Amino acid sequence: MSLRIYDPLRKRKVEFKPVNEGKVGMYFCGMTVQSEPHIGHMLAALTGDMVRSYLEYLGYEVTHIQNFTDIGDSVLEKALEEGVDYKVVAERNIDLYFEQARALNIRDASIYPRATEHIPEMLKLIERLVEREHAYDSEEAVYFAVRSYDNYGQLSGRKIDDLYSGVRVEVSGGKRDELDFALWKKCPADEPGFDSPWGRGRPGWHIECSAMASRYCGETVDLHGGGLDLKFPHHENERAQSEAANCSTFANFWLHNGMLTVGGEKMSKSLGNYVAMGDLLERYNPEVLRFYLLSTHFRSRSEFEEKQLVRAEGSLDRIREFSLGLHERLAAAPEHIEVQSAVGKALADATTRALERWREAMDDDFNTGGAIGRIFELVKEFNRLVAADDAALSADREALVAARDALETMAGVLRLFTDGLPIERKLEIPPQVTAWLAERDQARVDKDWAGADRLRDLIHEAGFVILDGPEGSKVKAR
RNA sequence: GGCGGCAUGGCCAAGUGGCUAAGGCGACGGUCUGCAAAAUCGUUAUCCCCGGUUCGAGUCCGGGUGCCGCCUCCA
Repeated sequence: MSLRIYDPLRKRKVEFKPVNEGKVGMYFCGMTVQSEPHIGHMLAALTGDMVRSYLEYLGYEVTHIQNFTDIGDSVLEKALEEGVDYKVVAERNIDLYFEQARALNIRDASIYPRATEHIPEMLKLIERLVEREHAYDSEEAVYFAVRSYDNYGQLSGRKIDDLYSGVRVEVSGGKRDELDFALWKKCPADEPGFDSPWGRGRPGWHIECSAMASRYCGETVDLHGGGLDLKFPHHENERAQSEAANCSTFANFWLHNGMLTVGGEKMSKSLGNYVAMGDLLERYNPEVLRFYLLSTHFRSRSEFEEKQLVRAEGSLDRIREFSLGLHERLAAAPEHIEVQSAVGKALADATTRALERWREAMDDDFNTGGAIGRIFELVKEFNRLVAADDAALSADREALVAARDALETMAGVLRLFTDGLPIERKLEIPPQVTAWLAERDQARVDKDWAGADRLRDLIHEAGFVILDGPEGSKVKAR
C-alpha cells in the first residue's frame, strides 16, 4: 500500500509522489487575523499538522508552511473600529492562535510567513505577470486578466462563462473583465500601505499565498491545503497567478478540509455563529478537542455539537485506560517466558493486524476516523484477552511491548496525547481522603453500610471515585 | 439560477463491488461490589426512495427526495 490522496482536478484518489524524492513541501492557508481563532480555523490547522505528522512517519522530510494574512480590509476595519494600528490587532490574534494551536498539540509549522513581510516577493511576481501580459495596471489596481490563463476554473470545476452573473455589479475601477481580480490595490498615503512600481497600495488577498508558497516550497508545492471555502476563488486565483507567472504546476495535491457547521449553517466570523477556540479550551480538555476533530474525515463537513465533545471524552478515556493497563502489566512482566500463551499470541496477532489496518486507513487519503477505529479494535481485543486469562497475558512481555509500541505509533502519529502515552495514574491523595477511606473500610468490615456510604459521598465530593475490588478499595480521580 | 458534495443503527462515524456492514457514545443484559460507582464483557443496522448495470452493489449508472458548501470576506 502507498499513500493515496484525493485530487480535486482528477476527481479521484491518486498515489502521492513528491516533486523531490523524500521531501515534501506543503503550504496551508492560515487565518486572516482580524479576530480570534474559532474551532474551524483549528480544524484547518490540525489537518495540516496531522498530514505533516503522517508524512514524517512515512519517512518524508517535510517543510510545512502556514501563513498569516496580517493585512487586508477586514483587519484594517477591525483596527479602525478599535482605534489602534492594524498591527496591534494582527499581533494579538496571532498570539492567540499560537497559544490555542499549541494547546491542541499542533506542532509549530516550519515557517509562519506573514503577508506584510513578503511584499518584495509579491511585487516581483506581479511584475512578471505584467510583463507576460497576464496582468495590467489600471486606475484603482493592478488586475490579473483571468481570460489570459487557459485553465481558469479547472480547480473548482467551473466553466469560466458560468461565472458571469447578471446580478454582478458593473465593471468598474478600470477592470477590463468582470472576473479579473486585484493583485495590487492602490490606496491613499494616509492608509497603511507599501510603495510599489504602480504606486502606494496593498496586496490583493491571493497574491500573498502565491508568493510565499513558491518562496518557501519552490514553484510547485506538493500539497496545498486550506478550508473548502477557499477553493474558489482563493485557490483558483492563486493557481492562476502562479501558473501564469511560472509556467509550471502550482500544486500537485490539494487538501480541502470540510466546513464545520452550527445549527446546519457554516460557522464563520461574518455570520457570528462561530465557536471560539478560547472558550472551548476553557471548558474541555484539549486532548478531547483534538480527538473529536480527528474522529471525522477532514474532507467531510460536519455539524459541531458540544454533546459530541462530551462523548469524545469517554472515548478517549477508553484508549487512556488501555495504555495504563498495558503499562501496568508491563511494569510487572517477567523478562522472559518459555512458551507463548494463547492469549499472548492473540494479542501479538491483534497488534500486527491493528497496525496494518491503521496504516491502510491513513494511506487512504488520511482517513483518521478509520484509523482511530483500528485503535479501538486493539483496545477491545486486549480487554477481551485480559478477561480471558490476565495472568498469562501479563506474563508475555514481548506481546505487551509490541502492543505498547503499536499504540505509541497509532496514537503518537495522530498526537492524541499531549504528553505521550499515559503511563501511570498520577494521583495525589489528600491525607483526609486516605483517612476517610480507612474509616470506610472499617465501616464495611463492621457492615455499617450507612456509615460506609456516607464516607463514600464525602470522598466523591473531594473528587475521587472509589473502586471496590477483590483486593480491597482504592480511589481514582473523578 | 450555475457548480460541487453528502444521505449508513437512538446519536456520532468508517467502509478502495464479493468472507459475519469498523469503531465510539447511549441503551439493555452479565462480571466485579454489601449495594453502587468505576472498569470491563456481551447484545444492539442490510445502508433515503425508485429504476438499471453485474453471477454479486451501501459501494457503479440514471431519476427522485432531503441537507450542506461555493458562486461576496471566510478555515
